[in-house]
Amino acid sequence: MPRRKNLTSAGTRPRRAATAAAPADVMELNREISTRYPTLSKRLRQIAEFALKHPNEIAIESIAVIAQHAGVQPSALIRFAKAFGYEGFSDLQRIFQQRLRESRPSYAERIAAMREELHGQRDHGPQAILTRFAEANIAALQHLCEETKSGDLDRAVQILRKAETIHLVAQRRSFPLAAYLYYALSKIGRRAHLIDAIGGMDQEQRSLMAPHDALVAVTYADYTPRVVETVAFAAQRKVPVVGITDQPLSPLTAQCDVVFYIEDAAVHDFRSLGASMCLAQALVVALGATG
Amino acid sequence: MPRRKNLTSAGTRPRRAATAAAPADVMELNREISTRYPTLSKRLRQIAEFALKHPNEIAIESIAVIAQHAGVQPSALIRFAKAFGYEGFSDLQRIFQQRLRESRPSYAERIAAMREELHGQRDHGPQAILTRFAEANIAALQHLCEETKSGDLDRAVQILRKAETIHLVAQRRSFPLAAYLYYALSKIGRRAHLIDAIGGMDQEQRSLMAPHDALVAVTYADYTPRVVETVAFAAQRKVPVVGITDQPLSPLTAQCDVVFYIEDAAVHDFRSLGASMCLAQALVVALGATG
DNA sequence: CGCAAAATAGAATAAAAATTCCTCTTGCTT
DNA sequence: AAGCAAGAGGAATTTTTATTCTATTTTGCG
Repeated sequence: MPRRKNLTSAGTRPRRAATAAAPADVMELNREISTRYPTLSKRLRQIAEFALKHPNEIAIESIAVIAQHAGVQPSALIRFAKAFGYEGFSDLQRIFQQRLRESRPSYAERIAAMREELHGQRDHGPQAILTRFAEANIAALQHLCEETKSGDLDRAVQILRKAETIHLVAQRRSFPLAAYLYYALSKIGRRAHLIDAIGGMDQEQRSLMAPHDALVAVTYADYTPRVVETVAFAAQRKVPVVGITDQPLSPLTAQCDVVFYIEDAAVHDFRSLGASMCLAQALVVALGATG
Repeated sequence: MPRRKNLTSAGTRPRRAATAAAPADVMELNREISTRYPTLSKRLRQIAEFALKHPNEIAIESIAVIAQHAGVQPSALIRFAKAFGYEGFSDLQRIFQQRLRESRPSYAERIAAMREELHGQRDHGPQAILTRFAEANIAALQHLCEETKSGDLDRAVQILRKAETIHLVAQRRSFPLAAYLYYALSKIGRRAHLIDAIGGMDQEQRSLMAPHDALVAVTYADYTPRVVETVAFAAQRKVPVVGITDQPLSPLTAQCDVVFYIEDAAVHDFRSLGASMCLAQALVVALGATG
């Protein structure tokens, strides 16, 4: 993307157009396009339509590819950009890229912003804390919906459906999830077995797993060894494993048949289990509905 | 983005790496990254982490900007790409762009589809169920914020702050909440005692409560007798009680010093614990922040 | 119908990008 | 501790890309 003046383009948006102020975001540009559409020339209209219809294309592809796709010349795209007050096509392209970047603030950034908010303001009252947590949980739930692949859900449900007994393992912070799953699975009439390590008997409990069963394992950083061991044990015994963890670098990734990555809300080093709970619930209900 | 051999890159994905098959999408790449993470060199790990954390950045920015942002040399990014079987960085970058192109094209469209699914109610697939639960949970969280009185929160925190030991009781569906509270309270250094009725010893467990302690009790319809009894026992012993339940007609109302009414998300007769969890978390963090 | 002004296409150009390659460092083995 | 190999850094190189410029076509108007 030549003609870019500043390398650290990330947050900056310095220049203005020669004649008029160029639209600063895609929404603004779209408005401008519709307003001026009747006055545009034939080729420019063609480009305008394409821009409205394929904003991602504009953001991602190079000018040559876009031109070919839209059936115009590269120079026409530049004329288009200049007609709307931009310095060149790259300048226009930047606002489309911005849109993509903002649309998925990668969650971690969203939470970071929230964390700053939390620290920034002096209000540490319980009410404020509750609100912050609720917001973080909502963000986490939205993220869950966006990121969870339908195929993974299907495969997980299928594994659970085939299982004679569903073993559950989770420790410490994640333990409530296993407890919930145990309750919910029992309620829909599935045989569940909670590996709770009571009396230090997790070795004995995990030895009950058989290949026609399944294991649901949950662990978040910093990955309770006992849970990881249980997963390894299951994998070795050819027991299908559905994993729930926080990120791809988790030790679960390699050894599970299906893995869900959940970025639960975290504030003050306290992770919530809202999104995890939601996923667990969805799995159980989907299992109950189909199986 | 030089070194791109075919202009019509849009839908095509022709080449494979020289040695091994390169991951064809980001999920696959993430998997590969986690598998090989331990064997990667220091700088390559640094890049791997950055890639997992900022996928948008990789898709949109140029190699120079990404390198600067990740604190590495441009050539390191290329080494990274080649290490995972790509021809060069551009080759790797394409799969990140693909992800953006596929995921984002219709955020509004997707929500609309979701709503239709929801109302059409013909779709009982796992994905639809997950979405439904997520939406229900979000609604519940919003409701929680709106309905929870600031004064109640303050009083509850105050009760917990004064308590020498915080006893916790919840059974069956609500048990995960007690388990979570136990973990969280322990983490902030408060002495917690989980009345889990293990071995049928709840009588003995509850007899440990003293007036300078506090009890947090959770129970929803249909109000597990064991929990209600424990609350009654505490009230009789002048132990302060914080109750979490579902509605004012609950047996907890009369005997608690503070009661929270939570309308958790419910679909298909399955109540979620998202809102309850959120409240629990807020209470603990507020306690940790002030006390 | 023809002239002028604007718009377009396509080659030429200059900028910037990705990649290569060589040198230096770092970590590990013997 | 010294040598060796893999890794990292950075300048040089090459490819690609955006842009500019001009010849050509189209369009609008007298």
